Amino acid sequence: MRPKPSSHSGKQPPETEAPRRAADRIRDTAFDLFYREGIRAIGVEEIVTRAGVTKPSLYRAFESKDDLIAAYLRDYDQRFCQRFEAPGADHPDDPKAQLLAYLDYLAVRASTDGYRGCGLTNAVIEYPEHDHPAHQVAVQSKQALRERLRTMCRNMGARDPDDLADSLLLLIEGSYVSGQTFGEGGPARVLGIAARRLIDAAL
Amino acid sequence: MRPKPSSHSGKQPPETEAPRRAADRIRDTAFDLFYREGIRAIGVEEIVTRAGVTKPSLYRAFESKDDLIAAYLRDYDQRFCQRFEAPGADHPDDPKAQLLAYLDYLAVRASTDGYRGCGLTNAVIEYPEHDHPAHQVAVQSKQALRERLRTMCRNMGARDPDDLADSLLLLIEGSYVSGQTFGEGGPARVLGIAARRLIDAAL
DNA sequence: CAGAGTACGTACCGATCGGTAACATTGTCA
DNA sequence: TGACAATGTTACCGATCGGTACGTACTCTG
Repeated sequence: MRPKPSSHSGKQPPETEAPRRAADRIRDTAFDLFYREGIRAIGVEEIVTRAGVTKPSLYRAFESKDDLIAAYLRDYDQRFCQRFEAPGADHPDDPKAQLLAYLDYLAVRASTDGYRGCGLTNAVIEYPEHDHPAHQVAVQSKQALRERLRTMCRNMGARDPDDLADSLLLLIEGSYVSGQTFGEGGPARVLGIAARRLIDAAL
Repeated sequence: MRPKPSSHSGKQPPETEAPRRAADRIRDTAFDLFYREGIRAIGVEEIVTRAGVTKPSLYRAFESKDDLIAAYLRDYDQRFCQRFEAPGADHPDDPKAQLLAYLDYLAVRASTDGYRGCGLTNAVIEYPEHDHPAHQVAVQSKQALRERLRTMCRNMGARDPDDLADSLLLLIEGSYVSGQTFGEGGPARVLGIAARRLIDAAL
C-alpha cells in the first residue's frame, strides 16, 4: 500500500488545492458519485463541479460519458478483486477458508445501513442493452467471478463444483441487492450460515 | 380472477382493446418500457408516442413521472404476487411444495435469454434515495415478500424459520439479478437444488 | 529570454428532459 | 339537441443533458 499523494496536509481552500491531475480527480469523483447515486442519475456537469474541474478536462481524458462509465467499472472491478481476495489472504492453501472469509466479511458489510451493493451488478441493471460498454464490462467481471468461484469449489473437492459455485453466486448476488433493499439486519446476515450449509453438503 | 372493471359498466363490445382508455394504454406501455429498458432510460415522450396518445393525456391521469413510476411498481407488485402464488396453487396445505413450485418456475424463467429480473429489485437499484416513491413502493413490496417467506417457513416447521426465509430470499434475489447478467444457463438453474438443500437441512 | 507544449477554463451548442397552457374535437348519454 | 367528459392538437417553458470551439496560463527546454 503506497501512500496516496493527495493527502490534504495544508489548510488551503478546497478550490486551490488541486495538486492532483484533473483526470484523476474526475475519475475518483465519478467513482463515488456513480456508485452512491447511480450512473444514469449523475450528469457530467455534476461530476466536474464536484471534482473542481471543468467539462473540457473531462472530455480530454475520456472520449465520452460512456467511456468514463467503462473506466469507473474497470476501477470497480479491480477494487472488488482486492476485496474478494483480501479477507482470505491468510489461508493460502485453503480455498474453503478463503471463500468463507470473504462471505463473512460480505455478510456484515451487506447488512449495514447505507450499503449500496455491487457497482457492477447495479450497472447491469441500469444498462440492460447487451452492446452498451457498461453492460459489457460488468458482465465480463461477473463471468470472471463465476469462474473464480468454480475454481475454488473444485479445489475444495466439491462433488459438483459448478453447481456449488452457482449456488454460492446466487447467495452473493442476493446479498448485494437485498443489502440495499433491507438495510440493517437484512437477509445477508445469514449469508455465512447458508453458505456453510451448502458447502458442507457438497463436500 | 375477476374481470377488469372498465370504469363504464355500460354495454360495450367485448373490450377488443382497440379503443381503450388513454390512461390504461399509458399504464400498459409504461409497464413494458420501464421493465424492459429501465425507468430512468425511458422518457415520458417515448411512453406517450408508443402508447399512441399525447403528453397532456399522461398528465391528466398521473401527477408526474414519479407518480406514473409508482403506479407501474404497484402494478408490478400485484402481478408478482400472482406469479408467486400461482405455481403452488394445487398444494393448498403444503407450504414447502408451494414454495418449491415457485422456485422451480423461477429457475427456468431466470435462466432463459432476455430475462430482465424483478422490476421491483431493479427499481431499488435505480432509485437508491430512500425518500423516492419508487424506492419506497419497491422496498415495501420486498418486505411483504420477506414476511410471506417467513410465514411459509414457519408453517413448514423449520427450526429457524426466519433464517431459512432469509436464506431463500438471498437465493431468489440472486436469481433475479444473475438471470440478467448471465443469460441462458446462468446460475439460477441450480436454484431448486440449492433451495431444497437448505430447506431439508432446516426441517 | 523565446518558443513550444501541456494543462486548463470560458462560453457556448443543439437536443432532450419533465411538464404546461389554450383550444379544438369527439363520443356518450340525457 | 345539448351538455359534459375524455382526448387530441399545437405550441411552448425552463432546466439539464452530453459535448465542443477556442482562448489562456503555466512550465519545460533551448
